[in-house]
Amino acid sequence: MPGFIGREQHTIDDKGRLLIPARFRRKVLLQRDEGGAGSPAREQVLYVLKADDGCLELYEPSVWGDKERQLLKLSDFNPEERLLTTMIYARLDQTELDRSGRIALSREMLEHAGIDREAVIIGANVKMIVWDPVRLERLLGENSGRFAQLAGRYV
Amino acid sequence: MPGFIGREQHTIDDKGRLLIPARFRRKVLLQRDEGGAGSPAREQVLYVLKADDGCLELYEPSVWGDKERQLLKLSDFNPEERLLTTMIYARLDQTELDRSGRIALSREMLEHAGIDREAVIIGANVKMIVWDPVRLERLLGENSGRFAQLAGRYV
DNA sequence: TTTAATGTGGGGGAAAGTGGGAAAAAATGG
DNA sequence: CCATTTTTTCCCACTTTCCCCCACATTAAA
Repeated sequence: MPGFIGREQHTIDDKGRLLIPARFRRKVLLQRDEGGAGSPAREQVLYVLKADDGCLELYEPSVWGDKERQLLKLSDFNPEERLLTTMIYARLDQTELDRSGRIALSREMLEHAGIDREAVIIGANVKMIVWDPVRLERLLGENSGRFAQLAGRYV
Repeated sequence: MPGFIGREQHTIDDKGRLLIPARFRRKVLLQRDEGGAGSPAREQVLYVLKADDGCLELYEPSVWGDKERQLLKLSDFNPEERLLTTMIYARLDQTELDRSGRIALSREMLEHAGIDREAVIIGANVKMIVWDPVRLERLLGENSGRFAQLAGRYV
């Protein structure tokens, strides 16, 4: 359980690189290398998923692995289940942290989240969510009145 | 159950550091480290939450953990539940006490609470709440007339 | 009065965040 | 299959922020 908590805002440079905050970085486990003979390379991997509400989700491998296990149970031949599988993998990508702790986000991912130059990273315990600052502010502003009601109902 | 009780006022320095009163500090449990190889570091952690009424709430890990468990039950795909999750984590931060028993509050958190240089910390048993002294006084003043009615209804 | 514990402030080293040059790899076109 | 262009990624350099540590003032305890 990673336990990503906190909110930060960082710039995305011309190459589309997004810095993962140091405190989150420490919780991204090292991926075991694939038994390659000469490669002792262990990499920090993150899974990137386009979410419905217009943000991006970043999953640490062990957490995404749990979801993956669910997906593998789905039938290849049941049309509904097959469609769901396609939809999810079509929205999914995999990245590695570079030596400075950044990940490269594709143009497509950035467009999905409406991210230009600035991005807000929010720790949501088991995953990180990435928002365009303006879009997030709009979402929170438009729904601020519902917070008490929702919190009361669910928590 | 931490059992924070009492009211104190302290200054916040230029670096945004707020002293947790010694009597509360003793009730903030040590967090177990996360099995990191070289780090035997145990830290005193507090969770900071922007509250709706314009103050900050400080939670001791075991208490916040209970809330967290509720949040983990919420669906990733139900729009309402997802929105609530986003709203809460967008308001949440995590801090550690330094050797002097202080926590660093981000500029954003301080702005939310309208805190400049002075802060009132009130023990509310299971959590601490942090107010700008003026704002707190105004709230209490404006609503002093309602006290008897409210107390009568609920206590 | 002495001693310890608490609250407040700040210097300085280390780490984090940001940007860009250049080599390496991949994609594209003949 | 090679040549050219584009993209990726490794690396270094700079700036800013953070945090460890110490110093001191003040209060409480012995």
